[in-house]
This record gives sequence, structure tokens and C-alpha cells, in this order.
Amino acid sequence: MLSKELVAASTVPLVLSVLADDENYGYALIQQVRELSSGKIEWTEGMLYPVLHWMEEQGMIESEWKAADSGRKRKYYRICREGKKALQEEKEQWMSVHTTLAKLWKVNPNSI
Amino acid sequence: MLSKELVAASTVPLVLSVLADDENYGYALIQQVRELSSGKIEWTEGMLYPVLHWMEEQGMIESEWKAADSGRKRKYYRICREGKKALQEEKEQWMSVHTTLAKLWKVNPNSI
DNA sequence: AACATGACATAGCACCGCTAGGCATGTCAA
DNA sequence: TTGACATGCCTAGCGGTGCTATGTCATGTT
Repeated sequence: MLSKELVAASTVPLVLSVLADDENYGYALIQQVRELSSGKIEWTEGMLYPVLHWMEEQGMIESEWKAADSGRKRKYYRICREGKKALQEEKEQWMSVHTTLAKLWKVNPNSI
Repeated sequence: MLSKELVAASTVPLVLSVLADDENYGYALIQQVRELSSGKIEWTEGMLYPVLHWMEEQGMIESEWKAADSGRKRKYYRICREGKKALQEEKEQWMSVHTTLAKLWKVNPNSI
């Protein structure tokens, strides 16, 4: 299980990165990130939904209720311009830290 | 300036990584990390010292007062066994997240 | 003497993450 | 048809904590 600090630091960049590919809804984001991370990243709904609301408030993402084929309603989020800018910034920040750690670990920062 | 979440997530792994190379004291750690990160990571004493105390409490590091050549006293920290284990764990956690982000960013692990 | 820098320390509270709980709907087996 | 489970969304509330603001003391410098 990941430390709560690391979860806090990675949630927004992960959401932005996933939504940069395609729109998606909250519940599915949890599954998707779990799979992408091979089960390492286990989000709960209680922590994700408030983050999504906050991100929408910030203008990073926007939402739309849509009925799935089953008739059930889902709230789909998509990234918008502010979000793309934020993602760029998040990437840079992340890479700053990663590069520093990689130096200390004596691994090439460009390799996984 | 880095987000506080990212700072929170990276402080312990950075301290452990730096101390894994060589013992050091708090004030110098701040400078060293600033240089390693090309000025991107700017710690304040007020946030670092409590972290160092907590890490010592956890048994990750141990401290010793030593007089520098000038006669001034400094509190040197060195990593101990628990800290090495913790560092290993931190590395794995960090890489879990980094790998997931790298996938989304379509960074080719073998590039560059 | 006065000031800058080095070096360590922590009280205190504003802030906020997330647990715990709630609601509704679709589906599938028994 | 019923109930169990998965899907899917939401938030009140508070326990825990990060870090600003501040203090101390030593050494070096002007």
C-alpha cells in the first residue's frame, strides 16, 4: 500500500493524465488506475470524488451526466484547457523530484 | 515552486537517499537538496527539522552532536538499518507511481 | 558594535484528507 | 422474487498534522 503522502501527491496528476487520453467517470477511474498500476494504487471513492469536485472547481476538468447503454447515469469528466496547463506543470514538478531522486539512486532518470 | 503534496511525498525518501551516501546535518541537507535539484526543491528549516526528529523516532536515522573544525556544534544524522529498509520501500512505492505516470505520458522506458 | 550567516528548535493552529456512512439502480443466482 | 453484490454517486465531520512564525545562540565580518 502506498503512503498517504504519495497518494496525495499523485492523485491530481494521475487523474489529469488519464483524462488527457479520454473522458471517463469517477468509478471507472478507480478501476483504471488500479489496473494501470498493477494493483499498487488503490483509490477509494471517498477520497477521489472530493478531488474531482475540487478539480472541476479549479477549472481543470468539466463534467456531464450521461446515460450509459444500460440507462444508468454516470458523471463523465473531461479535461479542459486549464487542466492541460495544470498537467504540464504537474509533469514538470514530478520530473524535478524524480530526476533528483534518480541522481541519488544513480539510475538514469530517463529510464523507467 | 513545488506543490506541498509533492514536497510531503518526497522529503523522507530524499533525506534517506542523501544520508545513504554519507552522514550529514540538517542545515547542510537543505543546501544539498537545493543544489541536487537545481534550485527546484527549497526546504525550510521549519519543515525539515520536525521530519528529521520524526525519522529518528522511527529508527530510520540516528544523530550525534559533533564539533566542526570551527568548534561549532552540529547534529549529524546517519542512516541506520531501519532506514535502509525504509528507503527500499520508498523506492518501490515511488517507482510504482512513476511507472504508472510514465505509461500515461507514453514515455518510452528505453528512450534516451 | 552591529549585522549577516550558520545552525538548531518548536508552539500552535489553520487546514484538510479520508473514514464512515448514506442513497439509488442494475443484475444474477437461488 | 428476493436478497446479495456490484455499480455509481455523494458528504459531514473531525483527528491529525504541516509549516509559519519566532526564538536562541555561535561565529564571522564590517
